[in-house]
Amino acid sequence: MSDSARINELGAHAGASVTVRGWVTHLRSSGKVAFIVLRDGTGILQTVLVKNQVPPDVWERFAELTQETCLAVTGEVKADARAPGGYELGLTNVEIIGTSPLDYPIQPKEHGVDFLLDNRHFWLRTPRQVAIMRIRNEIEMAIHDFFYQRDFLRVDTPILTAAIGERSGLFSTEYFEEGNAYLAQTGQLYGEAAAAAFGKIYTFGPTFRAEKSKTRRHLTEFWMIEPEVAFADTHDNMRLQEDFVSFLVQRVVERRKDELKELERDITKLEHISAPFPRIDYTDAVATLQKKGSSVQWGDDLGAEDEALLVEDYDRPIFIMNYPKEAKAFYMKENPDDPRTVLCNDCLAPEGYGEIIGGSQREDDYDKILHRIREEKLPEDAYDWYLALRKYGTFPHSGFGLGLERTVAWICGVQHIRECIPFPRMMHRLRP
RNA sequence: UCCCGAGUAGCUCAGGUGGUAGAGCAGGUGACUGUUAAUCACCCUGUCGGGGGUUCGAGUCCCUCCUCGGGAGCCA
Repeated sequence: MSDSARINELGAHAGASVTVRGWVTHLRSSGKVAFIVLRDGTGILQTVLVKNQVPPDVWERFAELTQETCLAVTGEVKADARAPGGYELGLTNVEIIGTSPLDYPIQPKEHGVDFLLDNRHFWLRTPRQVAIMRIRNEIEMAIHDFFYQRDFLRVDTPILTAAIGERSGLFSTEYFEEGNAYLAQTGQLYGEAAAAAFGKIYTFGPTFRAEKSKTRRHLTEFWMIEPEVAFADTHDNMRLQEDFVSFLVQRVVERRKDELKELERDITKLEHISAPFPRIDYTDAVATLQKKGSSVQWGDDLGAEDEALLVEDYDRPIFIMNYPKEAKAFYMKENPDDPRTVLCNDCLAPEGYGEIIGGSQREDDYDKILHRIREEKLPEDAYDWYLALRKYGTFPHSGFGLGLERTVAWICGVQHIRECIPFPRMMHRLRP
């Protein structure tokens, strides 16, 4: 009787007979020796079938195999330098669990992006995608660890909301007698309410933006992590951000070396990511950009090109802080040192990955935030409960939102965030 | 929404100046006792994105629509 094992555990079974279940990725034969390469989500295993060492019916089963046939194979685990992973299986039995027709779409070769996205349900089986998803999972677990260690409470905020949040596009759906409900673009406003109840909180959930964006940095559905901290000012906020981002990067570098190697990520660019991150005031950034030949004027929001010009001088993420209030959301606190600006910051990742965090100290003055809501012509009645937070025991507080897929893309060094979520939702893609 | 680029075999692509479509991979058959996206021989594969136009003749030139990619804006 053989024990069963997953491929990455086989080293512990050297010399023993083991059963492995997985799917065929490659088949090779040279007459009387055949190789079946399997994957099981933990690794790749080469198995060897020798004609005169197995019963005829087992040998003949090789001819029935196709790519992605699901198998249970049994054999002796042997260390062999010629096998990927260092171990191979000398087969004594091959059992077919599920057959696979010849027209399986993903081949061991280059494919185009559109084709791969149409076949995302199969694309996920490939080694590169497995590596990305394991790193995504590592980052998700590290996020929870980081906040748990700091005694933050995780708060789950609603996905169906009344019109509230950011200015950009909303997805709507009918909601009984209440008119339209909108898919949440942010959990922040609920996070602020929770910060007054629990002190330090974070949200971790999906958010939705009906923006007609077609770039490598945008999804219509993405996951966002939004801490909110009572009694934290904008400087506390940035310190939390740089500690947080550094923690995530170092966790992946420590625990996911194999996956980073699979992705051919240059680890030296990650190893030195640590606090503090450079802080650049918006006003200074504009001056720097003008010196570099940009046409930005004070008051403009910074474009993608401007951001790239600023990041290129640094080997770690940078903060751009205190933007003009016209360029930013209504809930950001006015800067007492320069009332044209607000106490906010973006965090830009290096190597061209751009904005991964937007954060701010929140406006805690009732009259000022009401004034801003009216200035922006936002639906005042939808914000009644949010305004009430400033009426009953208002408190200084700050928070930020980190885009999970953008962070995964940067740490993995992949070009497009569509590879950083299992089933991406984009402007023209709703399936699979 | 705007600006570029692309759409040819199941997949990845090549097809100067218009003359009736081709390569690799995949697939099929066979050979091979250590292969690594195995190798070798032979075989199969097409609504050239849709529609319209110019022409004796259009994958190729013109118009139009659709789809995809990249970027901008917006943002995380």
